[in-house]
Amino acid sequence: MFRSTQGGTLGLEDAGTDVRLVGWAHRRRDLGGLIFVDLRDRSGKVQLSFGPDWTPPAVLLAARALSQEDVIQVQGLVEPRPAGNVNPEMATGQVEVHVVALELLSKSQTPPIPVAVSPGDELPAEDLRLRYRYLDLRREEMQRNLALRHKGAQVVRNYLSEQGFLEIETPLLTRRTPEGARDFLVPSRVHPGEFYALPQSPQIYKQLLMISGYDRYFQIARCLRDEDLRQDRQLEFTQIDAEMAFIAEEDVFRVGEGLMAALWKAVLDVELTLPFPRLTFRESMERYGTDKPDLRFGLEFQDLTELLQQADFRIFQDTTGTGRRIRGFRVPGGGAQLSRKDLDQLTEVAKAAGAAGALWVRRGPEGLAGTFAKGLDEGLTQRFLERTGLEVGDLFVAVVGYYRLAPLVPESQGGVSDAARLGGAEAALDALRRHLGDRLGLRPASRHAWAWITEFPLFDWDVEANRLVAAHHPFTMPLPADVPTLVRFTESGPPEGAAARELYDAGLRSRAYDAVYNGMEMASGSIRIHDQALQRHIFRAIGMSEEEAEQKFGWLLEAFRFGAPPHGGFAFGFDRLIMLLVGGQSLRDVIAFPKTTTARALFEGAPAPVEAQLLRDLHIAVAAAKGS
RNA sequence: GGGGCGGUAGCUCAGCCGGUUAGAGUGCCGGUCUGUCACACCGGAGGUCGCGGGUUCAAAUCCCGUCCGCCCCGCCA
Repeated sequence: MFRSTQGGTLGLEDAGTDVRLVGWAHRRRDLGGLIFVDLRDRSGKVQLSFGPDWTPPAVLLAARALSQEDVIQVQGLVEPRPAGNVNPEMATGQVEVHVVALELLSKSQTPPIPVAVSPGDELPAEDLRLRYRYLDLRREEMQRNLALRHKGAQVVRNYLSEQGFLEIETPLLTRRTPEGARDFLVPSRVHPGEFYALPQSPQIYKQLLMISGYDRYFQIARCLRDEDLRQDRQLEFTQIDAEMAFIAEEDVFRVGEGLMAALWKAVLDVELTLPFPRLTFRESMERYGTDKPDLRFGLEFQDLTELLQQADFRIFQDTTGTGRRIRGFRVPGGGAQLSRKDLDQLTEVAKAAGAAGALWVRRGPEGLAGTFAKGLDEGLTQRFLERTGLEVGDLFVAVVGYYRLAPLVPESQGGVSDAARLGGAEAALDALRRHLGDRLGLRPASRHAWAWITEFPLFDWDVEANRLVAAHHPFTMPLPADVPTLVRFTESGPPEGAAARELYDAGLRSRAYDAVYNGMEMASGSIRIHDQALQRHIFRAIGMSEEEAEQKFGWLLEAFRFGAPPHGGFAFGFDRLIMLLVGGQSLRDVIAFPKTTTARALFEGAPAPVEAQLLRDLHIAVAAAKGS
């Protein structure tokens, strides 16, 4: 037996027991006569105490020669620390182990990056942390993160299992799905010139499982997308993927929010309020200017176009007949709390988000002051105050521009191009809202504002290709109320040119939804189409011929002909959830072996060139390799 | 594909409007020390200033290129 117990678990109740421990020498404090060594294992740290009264001379010598990260085995007596020498900072600080025997199991060179870092110390550069990942992962913070990740996975498995879900694995080597992200390809040796693709998600398989009658499926699934990386994006990431049959949105939401509540309870001991609020996409865009609103605070938007067009203020007047809108929000107390410098900064924030600027007024004891205050006469000021509820000390911030869901004004009648209109002024107003939320301390980490955003648009308009595309994916069920419109446009084949555009402008809604937490998208999903006739209309709408649909999705479409149940599901970003739960900033801190922002693995050195013979076996010729 | 920031001792950083021998903290090595816990104190070693080229009497410092890392835009149904 290497050890009788784990050092990090020791406490006063173990005093007097003889223990054998193994672990890493964390820090050594050599006082001459006495030597203290902190022994670290996964359970934590405990102080080893070497002294001439209880430690044999040879062992004292050996202890003196220990250096950091040596792997050792010790035997000794757990003793309460002498009065005045208790360390309250340490979980095991009441006790220490009086060592009588020491064995060096494995000597360590001086580590290139420190494992024993103190709070407040700068961590080594990230490339070094990744290059020596096995050392970085020894740090208590990383061990805590990965342990918490494990716990999260356990909660997910337990909760969904209790809800009747079966965990079923799906292939990693699969067929490329057109559309969506770039695929990772794997060449087939057996079939020259043909390729597998690594899955972007188990989407197709989970639908097949529904057709197969596994009416509640889940998987903690690895997903792979060959896109550029970000702080919150890795090439391979993990989703909690689930799908249910014979359900509607509310069933999916109940499972999803129940799962999150279980996670938050188990990990943070926080009781989430259920059910999560539901907000349609339209409501969310109108009230918060985004499809992922931070609902920890208000500052909801108001549309004041018609009112403010009457002001003697050029920017407002010029919106008449253009389709540009004047929207903004009241910031309670913002006028009193924000300095002139803060207010000037608002324009920078708006410009960074693509707007021409930000306009504001604040209400002081003597009335309104600010960028458009002079344009409001007495009567208009009165109506403005009534509409906005602006009180003394409050601020009102506005952005003028094209809002995505505003009534359309065609280009021929003074409106603007799609490029400008689809850009949306709500992005700027949203940026201002979040900026002011930060500035006024309205976004505390201790608040947990979840919501489901529903009725996402069924179609997007591809400005470059000038055509209609599926917003979520082409298997997303339209909202029943909008199906007649869809059918009308697609009865006699794909809508061409202007008709396609008209179909987009009709603003069809889908049964797709997202789960949003504190302004971050955490999950998305949809109710899928199980009716073949309806599916045909969707393909037509996005200009996909029956042959093309057959060629791209034939294997799935065929399955739908043999009795497909109504179904739908969700996928939560597992890495992101864990990142939030540990309070981290980077996905790399909750993934054991992540890639860098240039998609490299620094420890093992991937990607890397391979031998020419391997390429020949795979029927691959490299067109231009770097450095060759 | 584009933009920004960074790369100096094992690690974290200072030095950078050109000019003596490139510094600090920490780690490492040696020494003193019986209650430390980021032990303390004394001494010491440690540098391809990412790499390549250029300007200059002189380059860590200025210019060009390149590699690597981080952040952002594009991209990510």
